Order: sequence, then C-alpha cells, then structure tokens
Amino acid sequence: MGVSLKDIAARAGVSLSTVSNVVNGYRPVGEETRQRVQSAIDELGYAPNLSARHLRLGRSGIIALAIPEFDNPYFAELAGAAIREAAGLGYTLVMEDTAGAYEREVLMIDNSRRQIFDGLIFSPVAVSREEVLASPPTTPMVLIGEGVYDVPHDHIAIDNIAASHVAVQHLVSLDRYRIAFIGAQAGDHRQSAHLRLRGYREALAGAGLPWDPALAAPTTAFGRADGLLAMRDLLARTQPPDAVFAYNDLVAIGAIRAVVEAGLRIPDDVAVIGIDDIEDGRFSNPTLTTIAPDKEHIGRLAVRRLVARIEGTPVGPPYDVQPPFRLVTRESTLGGRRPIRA
Amino acid sequence: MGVSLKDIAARAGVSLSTVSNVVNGYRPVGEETRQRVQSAIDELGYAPNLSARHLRLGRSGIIALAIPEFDNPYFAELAGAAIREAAGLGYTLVMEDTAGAYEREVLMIDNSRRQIFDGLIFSPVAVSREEVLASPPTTPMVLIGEGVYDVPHDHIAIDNIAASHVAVQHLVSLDRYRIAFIGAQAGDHRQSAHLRLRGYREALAGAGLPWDPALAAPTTAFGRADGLLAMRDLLARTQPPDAVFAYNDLVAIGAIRAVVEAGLRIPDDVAVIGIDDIEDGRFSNPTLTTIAPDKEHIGRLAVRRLVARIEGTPVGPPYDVQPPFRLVTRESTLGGRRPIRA
DNA sequence: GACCGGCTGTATAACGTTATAGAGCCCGAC
DNA sequence: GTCGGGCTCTATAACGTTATACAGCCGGTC
Repeated sequence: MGVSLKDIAARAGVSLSTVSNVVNGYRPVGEETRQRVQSAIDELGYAPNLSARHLRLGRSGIIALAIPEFDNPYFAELAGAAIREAAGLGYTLVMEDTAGAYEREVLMIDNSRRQIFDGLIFSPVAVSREEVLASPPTTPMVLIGEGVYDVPHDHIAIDNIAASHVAVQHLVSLDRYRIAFIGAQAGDHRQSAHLRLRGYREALAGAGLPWDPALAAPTTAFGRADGLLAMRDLLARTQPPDAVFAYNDLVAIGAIRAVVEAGLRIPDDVAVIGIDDIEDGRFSNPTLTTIAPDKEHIGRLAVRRLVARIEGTPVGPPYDVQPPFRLVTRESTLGGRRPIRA
Repeated sequence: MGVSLKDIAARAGVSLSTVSNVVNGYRPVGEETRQRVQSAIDELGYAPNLSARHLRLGRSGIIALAIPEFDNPYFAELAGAAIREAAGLGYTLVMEDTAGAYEREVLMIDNSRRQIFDGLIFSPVAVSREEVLASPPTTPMVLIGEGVYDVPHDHIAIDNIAASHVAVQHLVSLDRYRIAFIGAQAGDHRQSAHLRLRGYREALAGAGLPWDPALAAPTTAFGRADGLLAMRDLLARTQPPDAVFAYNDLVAIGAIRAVVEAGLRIPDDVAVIGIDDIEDGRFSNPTLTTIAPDKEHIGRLAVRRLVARIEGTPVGPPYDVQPPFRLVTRESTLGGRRPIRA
C-alpha cells in the first residue's frame, strides 16, 4: 500500500484527526503543528486514498460517461464539453466505451459500475426501456441520445424527426426528387435510426414525393464503411438517387467516397447531407452539409443535471430536453468551393 | 446509501460472512442457505460497493488510460484495442482526457488520481521527464508515445525517427525534391514533433536534398485546422513544395484540404503523407498515404504490461518497446483512384 | 476564586467489504 | 468413550478516511 494518514501522523507525532484536518481543513490547526504535518506529507509523498474517502463520504468526485461508439468523433466532441463542465463543477469525468454491446450496457444500469462513481451519463443503444426501468435506483443517471423515453431519469436528445425534416427539406429545396436514406432499419435496436427514417418518410410525403423502398438503404452499423457499401449499392441501381440523407456524418462521408469512386460529381450528380457536424465533415472533400446538434449544450447540460441530482439540488422531476440544432450548408449540397474559415 | 451486505444478511437471517461467501465464493456455503441469501440479493437488488472492496482488497479492477487528444481518432482506435485486452484480463478500462494541459497531467503523476485505479496508462505531453521521475511510485504506470525516456516505467512508442525516414524516403522515391514538413517546433513541448522533424532532416540529407528552413512549417497544435493553415502558408511561397510530410494524419488531412482549395492536384502537384493511419485517411478524397503504427499491438501490450505489474507477475525491469509500423500507400502519393476494400 | 468560551488537540466510531480465527455439530475411527 | 476432522456457519479485525464527542489549557469576566 501507499502512504496513509497513519504514517504521516506517526512521522509528525500527532493524531490521525489532526493530519486529516491539515489535509482538508475541516477544522483549524495551530500554525506550528500544521507546518510539521505539512513537511511530513511532503517528505513521504502522501495522497489521500480516494476509495477510503469515497467509502466514508459517500461521494468520489468522479462521474462516468458511457458511450456506444468511442471512435465516432461525435461523442469525442460531446465528451469534450462534458469534461469542461464537470471540471468547472469540481468533478472528474471518465469515459467508458460500451461498444453498443448489450452485456456491456447492462453493466452500466445494474449497479456493478455505478457504485464507484457518483453518477453516470449514459447513451444506451442495446438495452430496452424496460431494462432501464428495472435497474435499481442508486446513483443518479442521465440519459443522452437515442429513444429511451418515459423513464425516471433526465433525458437529453435532439428531436430526430424534426431534424430529419430539415435535412430532407433542404434536399428538396435543391430540386432533388430521388432522395435516398442510408441507415439501419428493420430489426435494428437503435431507436434514432427508426426515428430518422420516419422523419425522412414524413418529409418526403410533405413535399409530395413518393416513398420508394428501394431508396432506403439498410446498413449493419453506422460507420464510414457502412456508408460506402450502401452508397455503392444505391449507385448500382437502374435509377440511382440524386441526393442522399445519411443517418450520420460518418455514414455520409463513406457515401461521399463511394460517389467520388464512381466518378460522379457532388452535389451535381448526388447531393449529400448527414447529421452530427463532426469535424471530419468540415475538412472533407467536398465539405459536408449536415444537421448540427448543439453538442456543447448537450454535454454541459447533461453534466449540470447529473451534478444537481448528485448534490440533491432541487431541480424538479426528471425531464426530457430537446437541445437545439441547426442546418449547416457546405459544398456537398451547395456546390462550389469555399475556403474553410479556420 | 444503497443496499449493503448487512441488509442482505438481515433479510436472509445469516451473518455478513456468509453473504460475502455467497457473493464471491471464497468458501463454500450450504445449498439451502445459499438459496435464501441469493433470493434476498435478488429482491433487494444488491451490488457490492466497489470502493469498500477496493479499500479492503487493495485492488479495484479498474485501470485508467489518460490521453492528451481525446478528439484524435488515433487515440480512439488505440483505446479500442486496450479496452478489449483489459476486458480479457478481467479489468475495466476507463479513459481520461488531459487535453495535454500541464495541470491535468500533473494530476496523473502525483497520486491524486492513481489511488482509485489499479494502474494507469499515460500518454504524457506537457510534463517533463524530471516530473515523472519525481512522482511517488504507488500504482503501476505504463507510458505510451512521446519521448519520456529513461524513467522507471515501461514505455511504448514507435521509433519516430525511423518512421520519419520511411515517410520521407517514400516521397523521395516519387522524385519529389521540395519536401515540406508540417508540425510544431521550437518551444514546443511535444517530443515526438522534434523527433519527427529530426528524422525528416536526416532523411533529406541521406537523399542528398538540401535543408530549407522555409519548408518546415510550424503549427501551434496538431489538428486539421493547423494543417490547413500551414499548408496555405506553404502554397503561398514563391517556390511551393511538391510534397508534404505531416506530423500526423489530422494535420495531413488539413493540408490536403488546403491543396484542394487552391485548385491543385494531389499527388501530381503536391504529394501528401501523414503518420497514424486513422480511419479518416482511408476514406478521404484522395485517400491518405501514411505510416501506420501497430495500434492494436500498442494498446494490447500497454495493458498486458500494466496488468503484469499490478499483479506482480515477474516481467523483469521496466523497458522501452518500439512497436512495429509500416508504410501504407494510398492515393495521396500514388495517384489514381482505387476502390476502398471495405 | 469559580466559571465560561475559545482554541488546539485526541480518541473513537462508522462507511462496506473480506480474511482469519474459531465455534458448533455430526460422523467415523481408534 | 474419546478424539480427529470435515462441514457450516459466525464473530471480528482490518483497509484509510472523516465527523463527532470530548479533553486540556489559557485568558477574561463576574
């Protein structure tokens, strides 16, 4: 083991309590003793045992952020905002990757992991609403993204349907008639994919465009490779699309690559739009038009709500928040080449 | 607080010890009692308090990975490998972002954070060798990347100089004569930037090419935006480069964008190579030639070494490992357009 | 001179867990 | 009939910390 309070106390010839008071200033200590204790601390290199402190105090000062796609920049960017907010509130934020795997997600909502952290911000993909409901209510949990609604937890997620409307309407405004959607469907667990598909269909209907199932390309996951394969498929059709609404920016970037490989022009032959506004799309060729959720807002708000729950600040009942989003137009739908403002 | 052993014991009418034995099977328990205890656990929803267990056992089963650029996919991809290896060894890996900030990095090497985790994998950027040396040797620490050598810790980092040689030699083999380097220098803390610059200069000399300071473009950081700005600068010279070796793939992607914006062709007018082999470069337009460190190897090895130290497995003295890397040629130096195998 | 209050320090109980020592019981062997 | 030993289970001490209760001392006030 490392150096403990006891070692310091012995070295300085004082009691445990006095050392503790020097360390965290709960009660005043005489100047002379304080210095003797402090030099003992410096010499022996003492640092408090966080587990013991956690056990005693009931709080560790650490909150966790569990995300399903560690390699999706969207979450990295969101995490950045969360980390800053947490630091400002005196908490450390650590991240855990569930990889969207069911067993890993279950570890989040049963108590095995939550016992060591003061709270959890969780982006569930594989677990169901019922499982979240059945989880024991110990440490506070805030849910972000996806479609786990009507549970006794704060929940922050953009309005997927409204966002999809804006995306599709933008493509319609460019006089596109054969608008495809790329993203998983059918048996997929991911609620947001279903919601975005629904928004896409509604928007098509609203614009008086027909619903063509051949233009809804399924994917097995939501990365660049999935977008690439799906787009190749769409381009091989006898009547290829003249625009694509991708489930997210990664998928869109894969789709762009497929279009370029096919020797077609963007947006002239095919316009592309995604969702997320990850940095990749700001530097891609062409740059990517996208729906930008306010990641800063989401990250900060999630932490604020969680900390409020942890500290018992009165914040009212759990609620659903739909953070703002906006359409960011770039070369993949507008054409031309405009220098990036960096 | 949550449900504790005591609650279960009371409910099942047995002692604390018996419940503990049911939970972790340290000693056998009679079948009838075991069932009574088990149903009490299920009913009350018990999960062990990890802090208490950590305090008692001296281990928490959690290791941390502290990285300087959470938004660089390189680390996300490396973390993926580390997470898998850790899971296989019975550990959970959580990630912490230092943002390369000095104060945050100091928190890693003094003991404040290490007390709650069994060990730390740390990619230092801002702290010096002396500070690492002065840190109290409590929980094991494995260092990855950068140039903190000759410290009593395992250290895993590619041979930056050798990697730079390979990169530059590849450009030379394409008959490029004005090869630029983009990456911070001078007062920068980042050792790897200095090493790569040195490798670049050595390789130029080896190829009989002159060293032109005007072709070494400094950056303030190492992201896409930095590559973009530096490349714009280089292209504005009276004698622009015909090839660019970028500090990493993100910088290279920014550089590519600058070349495209300028209306020049890649690789015809300017060839581009990076280091890291992040997924972005596999899907960019054009796709990016790069030096690919074996991230899987690095991530897994770091975890294996750390766990060996934690568990006291005899593994010999701390050592420096240089993981393998290889040149991956793509469109940004080879030209043409080759479909991605996805 | 007795008492009060402030200041400085100490002893101790608890947080939830697990390893150790040991208690009670029953069965078989001498 | 006693002893040894296996089988269950229990009581307890510790891990390192902090909050509570308390003890001693000094100076000032009635």
